[in-house]
Amino acid sequence: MSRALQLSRQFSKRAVMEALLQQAPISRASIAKQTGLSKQTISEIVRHLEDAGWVIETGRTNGQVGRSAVTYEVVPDAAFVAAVDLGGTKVRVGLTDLRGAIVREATEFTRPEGGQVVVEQIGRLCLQAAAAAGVGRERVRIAVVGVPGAPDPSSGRVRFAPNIPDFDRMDVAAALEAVLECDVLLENDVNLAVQGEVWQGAGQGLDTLAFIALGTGIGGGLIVGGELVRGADNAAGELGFLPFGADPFEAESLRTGAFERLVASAGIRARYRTLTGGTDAPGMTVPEIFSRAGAGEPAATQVIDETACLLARGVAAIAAIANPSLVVLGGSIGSRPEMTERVRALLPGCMSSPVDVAASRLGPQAALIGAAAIGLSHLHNALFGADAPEAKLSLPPPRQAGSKA
Amino acid sequence: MSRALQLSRQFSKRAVMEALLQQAPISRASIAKQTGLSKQTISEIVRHLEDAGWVIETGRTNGQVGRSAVTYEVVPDAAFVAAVDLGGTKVRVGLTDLRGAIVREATEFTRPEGGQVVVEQIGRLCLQAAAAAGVGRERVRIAVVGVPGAPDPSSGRVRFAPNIPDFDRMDVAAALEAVLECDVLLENDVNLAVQGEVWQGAGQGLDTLAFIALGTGIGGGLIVGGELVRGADNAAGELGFLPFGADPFEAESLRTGAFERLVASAGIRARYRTLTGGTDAPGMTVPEIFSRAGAGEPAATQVIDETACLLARGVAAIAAIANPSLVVLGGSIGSRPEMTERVRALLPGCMSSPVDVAASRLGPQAALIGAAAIGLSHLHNALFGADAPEAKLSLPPPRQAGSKA
DNA sequence: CGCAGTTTGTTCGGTAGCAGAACTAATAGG
DNA sequence: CCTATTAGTTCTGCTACCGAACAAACTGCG
Repeated sequence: MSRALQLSRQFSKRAVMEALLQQAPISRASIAKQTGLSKQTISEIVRHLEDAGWVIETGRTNGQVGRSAVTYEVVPDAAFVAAVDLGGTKVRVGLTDLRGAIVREATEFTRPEGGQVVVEQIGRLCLQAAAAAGVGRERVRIAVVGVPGAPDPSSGRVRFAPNIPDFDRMDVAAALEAVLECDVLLENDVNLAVQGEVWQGAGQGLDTLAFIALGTGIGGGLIVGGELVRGADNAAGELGFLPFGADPFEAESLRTGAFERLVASAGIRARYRTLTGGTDAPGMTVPEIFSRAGAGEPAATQVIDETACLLARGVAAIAAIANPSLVVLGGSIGSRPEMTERVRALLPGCMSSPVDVAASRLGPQAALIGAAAIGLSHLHNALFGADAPEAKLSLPPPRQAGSKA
Repeated sequence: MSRALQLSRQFSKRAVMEALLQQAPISRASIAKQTGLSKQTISEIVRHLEDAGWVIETGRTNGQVGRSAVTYEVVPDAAFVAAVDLGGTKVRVGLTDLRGAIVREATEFTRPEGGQVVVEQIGRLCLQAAAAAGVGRERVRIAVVGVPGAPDPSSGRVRFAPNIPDFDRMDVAAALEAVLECDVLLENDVNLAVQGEVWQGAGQGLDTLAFIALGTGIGGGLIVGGELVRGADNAAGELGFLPFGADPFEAESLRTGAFERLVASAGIRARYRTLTGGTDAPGMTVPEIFSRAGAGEPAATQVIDETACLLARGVAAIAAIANPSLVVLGGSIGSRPEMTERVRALLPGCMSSPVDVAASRLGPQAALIGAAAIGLSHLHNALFGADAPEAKLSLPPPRQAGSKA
């Protein structure tokens, strides 16, 4: 209630910025038509934005009848978002401008020490990227960091992040803020991947969809009504614990979920081993099993088929509960075309009106792009959305490959 | 975007009404403190509301230091909501005042003819209730009707409503509007039940919870972030189609879901019949099986245990995907304490941090109360929320049993 | 009883953000 | 060059709000 304290100051600045972002160069008159605000108001707002350096005059229209119009655009490098995808093995950093174009990218192996060492690694990568792009650090206004775990916004810790030592015992958010000197948002990496797929990937424009990342483990992200579903303890999308596949009441299922034990890579390899007469030898990697299946080997094919069947049941479960308009399959295993096709083929066998299924289009970049999306949205809210608590920014149209300045 | 056309007229009227609703008699000064608006503004808004008849002076404070304050309250009978719960066998109607108190209630057997006959039955019940409560029909501003099916807001039809003939072939919403001469909102009955449980039942105040209605069939409702999850085709919560229990890839599972075939009443009875040496006799009703289990009969106990185990898996599936803070069990079977207890006992066996489980507290009234909740929220939005698209009304504290005038 | 202190409510003046009408400016096409 | 058309500005005015000053009403204490 007391959030109505500072009331609708500049209610429309956001709307103007949005129009400015989406219809690249646009005149004030057109903005007025689109937003429904009066020409007068738009002129005023645009003047303010221009004075503040967010917007700039970039040209004039001509060709049509009537007076030619001055067109404006958002100044793309007035502020930047640092998008970070922290994985167990690699850190990926992308510096994104106000339009969402990735201006600079960098990747490194994640420092195995974890904790403060990784925090400083991320800080260094971001600042280096900014420096290399000729961007002063004060223009990097927010950093969004995807982590393989469940960030707890109140303590700044990251729970369930076995791959990054100490992240569950320190205030990661605060540490990063200290290094980067800007706001930092932590988010689960799969959640970012969903956002990425919605913005520029396989789920463009949809507002209800699910994402399944199948690889070493299995994880999911769910978007409902354009909003990420986090759940009560930030544990939404823990698909590994779906109660089928292995026996969910086995003691082992409490540690590694019943579903995960069978569909994820360890399960696939184990099934192949048993099927081929299971020596206790190291066994086959999953890509090898896939290629053998491609070559027609019956055992490999059977294992892949079984996996697809399980995955289809996972998809069906999500569909029964949340009824998304699309399920995007990602991760090293899920995004393989063989897998997506099989799942798609199986679904009509267990759902009367099967969900749409698509392979991730952004692959390993999804989380990075999602981080940029969230960062941009937050940035616009902070800068132009004084009131209107959490308006969703409808982001600019995906413009592939920014000028790698 | 063009929704910003008529802009923030009376941005705060809603906030004032909300305060007025929740802290029963309240002075203007206190409203000012709570909302953060100035005393001056509050006085103005309250004057308007009073002139329009929504609010009335009801007393003065005294006892504290300082000038005594005039206190105001919402005029409870300035407008009414007709809440309707249409079931296959019974129609239940409740007339609710602005505070949410049920002023009048009525129940009848649903007319088996369906279609227009049922529409007129509902209309008659509502108008009779209003008349009996001494309320002119013009004060009934909105009707919320819970139906056993999936209402399609664009066509006004109700899909998947086998129990009400013709409802899938006519514009039910329009027909009801014609009879009642007020706005009509159709909503799935389970969805209403969830809302009811959130407002006054087992899920009070929670903003992420699931509801499972287990009886003749099985259905679910999911609330995430305070918002109902409808899904892409209004088919969220079709728990019957969860891909376990029976074989999901059987042809039969396309018609009646794999999960529903086993957990719902037909499945329970079938399992009991096979277990007791399955004659093809009519068999036992579910309540009878429950009472035999209560009496210690092994076969009945086993069947109930199995059902609970299945239900627990259903709960686990929802928890894995959406991670609600509570799962409410309802329906004639789900809300039995034996069932809730068993499920609660089983969950630690298949989830490392088990969800809370509770039996429905409102029972068959849940949908009616949920309808009232939605109606009130809509009403307040329509009356006092000129802008601010779909603000959620935080409803007044549950005040049990209104004066049955 | 009367005054201090405290709280309520009103009056008055002022501001931000917007609309709308009237007007000026620039352009294309004939 | 004139007309139709579109872009942008100026001016007036409204609504919803704030803040300060002030009036009104009450409690409690000396």
